[in-house]
Amino acid sequence: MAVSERKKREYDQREGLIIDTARKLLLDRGYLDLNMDQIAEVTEYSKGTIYQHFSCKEEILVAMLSESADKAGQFLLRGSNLKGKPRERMAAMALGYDLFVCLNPDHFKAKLLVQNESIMRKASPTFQKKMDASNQQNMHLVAGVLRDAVAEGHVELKKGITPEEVAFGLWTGALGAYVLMSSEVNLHALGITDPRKAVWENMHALLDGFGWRPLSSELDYEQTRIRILKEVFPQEAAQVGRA
Amino acid sequence: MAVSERKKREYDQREGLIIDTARKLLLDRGYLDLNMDQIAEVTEYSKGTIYQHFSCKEEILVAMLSESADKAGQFLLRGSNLKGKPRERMAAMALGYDLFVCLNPDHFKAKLLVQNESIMRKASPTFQKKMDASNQQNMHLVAGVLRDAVAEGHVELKKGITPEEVAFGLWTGALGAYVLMSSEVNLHALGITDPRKAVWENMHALLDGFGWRPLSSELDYEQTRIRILKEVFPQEAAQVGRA
DNA sequence: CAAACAATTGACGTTTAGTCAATTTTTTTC
DNA sequence: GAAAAAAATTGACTAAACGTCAATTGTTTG
Repeated sequence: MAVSERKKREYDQREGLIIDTARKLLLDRGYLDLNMDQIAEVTEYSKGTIYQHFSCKEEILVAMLSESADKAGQFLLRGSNLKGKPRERMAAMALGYDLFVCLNPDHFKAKLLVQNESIMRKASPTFQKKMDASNQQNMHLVAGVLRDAVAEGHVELKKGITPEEVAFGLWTGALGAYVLMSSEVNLHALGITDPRKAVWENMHALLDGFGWRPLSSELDYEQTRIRILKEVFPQEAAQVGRA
Repeated sequence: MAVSERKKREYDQREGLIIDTARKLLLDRGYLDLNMDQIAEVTEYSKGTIYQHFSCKEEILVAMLSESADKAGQFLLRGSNLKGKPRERMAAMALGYDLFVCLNPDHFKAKLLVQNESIMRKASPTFQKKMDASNQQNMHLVAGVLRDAVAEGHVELKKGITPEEVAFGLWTGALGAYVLMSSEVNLHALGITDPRKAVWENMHALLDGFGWRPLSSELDYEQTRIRILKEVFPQEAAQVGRA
């Protein structure tokens, strides 16, 4: 059945086109002006065909986010493969995520919307499960590096604290920061001139606080940062013009 | 002009009614099912009158958030007035904010939406300025307690790190956590059984990481927590059933 | 009390999500 | 290869909701 295989490919390709178009329109016009007629017009398919792929507007958003969440996972994975101490690998994951966000400005725009339960609930359970699985995978990846550190004796977690809870702390710190950066909050007026740098510093303070060695007083993580960009994300760093 | 004063009072009162109604509908039905006709019906005013107060649906959301943001500021302020060391006062602010979020479940629902630039931009600049001012005030409050700590010699900030950046770290950690808690993410499946506790622990790790004394190894902050609830938020703690 | 002014209303125009009968295209059958 | 069956595509249509504004109701003033 080579024919039906081709059909399937064409179908998937069109789904990608719809998502990409929606992504572009979301960035250009914003959520409130994102509408199905326009998506239909730009993709040059009829509205009915769009609805063949997605049951509602919100489902396109969720699919968009699901796609970019997978991409984000790739950046985390690449970071975790840095040659070095677990804490350096963790730093590489954070830096990778930062690069991902820079390269995919739509990601947080969609995330803010889909985080809203009323929008998320309208999408099909299939997509919801996908998102959950994606979160779980990333959590597992981060907690895994931490477990490596514990195994190698670089850090002892206080009684009652799990690797997942530490991962949660890293997650929430990054999430909150990128939420603020992708929204209309005037960080500059609040005295935050370089939020990316602040996120990096705060992550290291958090890890120092857990006693994860080498502490930032024992290792120059600025050197690590440069090494990460060079060894793991050379192309992406160039793309966003990072030293 | 006693008459016009009364008029003004009635007008303000109605504005409050509209906001409260919208808040209730947002919690009950969610954003997508929140509509102006229903707000008009429930408040028993006509749609035209609602539009006398707010230029669009999104402006009601922003007003809702602005109101609860002020309330949140009160909790922070009360926390900052705890008798004790600066770091304890900081902990009291965090705990106060946590209680506020528990008591105002609509706050983060609205915040997630208003954080979206397309929704925020539709509201009038007046409200946008209000939100900025509110954020600035809170940032100032948090940074102020940190400055006290620096003045009293409890912490030395590394060169190049400002109190605002540390405040930013506390802010983003809390923001990200409450975003996740107020959304559909299944934290339990991710191994986070008590997110509030995790937020508390992570905050202390962050402050430990900055070297803010007394470190959590030097002082039993669980005792501080109990004291804060007793001395600063006795009523609120009882309301949410916190020990 | 009447005229001017202000506040309130809800019917109406417009936009857009989502549906579905009609049409076109593709596949199967003989 | 033609005809019939199945599948895919379309866009006119319905319903819902936003936001407007002319008409109406209520209030103040001279």
